Amino acid sequence: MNYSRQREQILEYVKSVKTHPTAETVYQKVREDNSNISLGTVYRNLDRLSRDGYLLRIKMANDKDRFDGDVSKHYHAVCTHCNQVFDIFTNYLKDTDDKVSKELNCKVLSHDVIFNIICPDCERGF
Amino acid sequence: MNYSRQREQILEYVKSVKTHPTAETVYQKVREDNSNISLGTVYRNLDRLSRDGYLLRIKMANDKDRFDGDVSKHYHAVCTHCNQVFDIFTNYLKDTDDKVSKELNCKVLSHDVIFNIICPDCERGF
DNA sequence: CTCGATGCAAATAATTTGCACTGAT
DNA sequence: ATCAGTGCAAATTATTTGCATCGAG
Repeated sequence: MNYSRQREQILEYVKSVKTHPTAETVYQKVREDNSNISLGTVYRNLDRLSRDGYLLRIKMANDKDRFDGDVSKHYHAVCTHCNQVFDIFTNYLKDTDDKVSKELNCKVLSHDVIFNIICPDCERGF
Repeated sequence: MNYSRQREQILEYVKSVKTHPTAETVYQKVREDNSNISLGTVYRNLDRLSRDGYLLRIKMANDKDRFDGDVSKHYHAVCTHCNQVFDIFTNYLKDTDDKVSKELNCKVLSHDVIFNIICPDCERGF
């Protein structure tokens, strides 16, 4: 994989925040430093970086994809009101993949968990 | 909500299968009995029925949405090779929502779990 | 009769892709 | 020099929506 300034900037930005930005947000932010970058390049690199394990792609139920610079095993919580995404580090399920593997008699690669929440800010707003 | 033949047929079909069909598949199947039905109507009704709790909408990571006539609490496994969806009834997490609620100090509505698997058929094919 | 539901087609929106050009090695 | 990566714009694709008409209550 050849070096590219665009890819470096994209990876650096996503790794630097805990906000789980969308591709569009990454585009806007990187553009502040590199006004030439195109949205297509952002999409291409986010896709590549997440498939190569440098980032996590979070597929949202009713919203655009989000990206997470923290590739350690953890879950996510999504506010059903404002769509903000939070990290959940506790209670990671260890032996569950094995149990499911036995139940279905097949290979289990991984699992994802999403908690649907009302975040404190939105709770207050109601 | 007014009665409609289309909605009845859609609900009946999804409830009758364990295949977690896509909107397109539902459209094709219902069309065998009712050749007038339109794809828009299928989308409108699947959306309505799932928001009203008669069906489950499963948002897929890299594929179109699927629908599930079984609205009881359970998880799903998806074959990363053929995209087939399986039900997982064991190991439903009970007190996890409470734990997360305490961790984030917020209201937790529900959670979804998806297991990424290689199904037996695809395993054999490799 | 009234308004919710439909069929059809056009619109939407996120993401992907073709292509000519630029830049890394 | 070669070919991976880019910018741009057009294409793709699932889903949604506007509107005239139809059908349930």
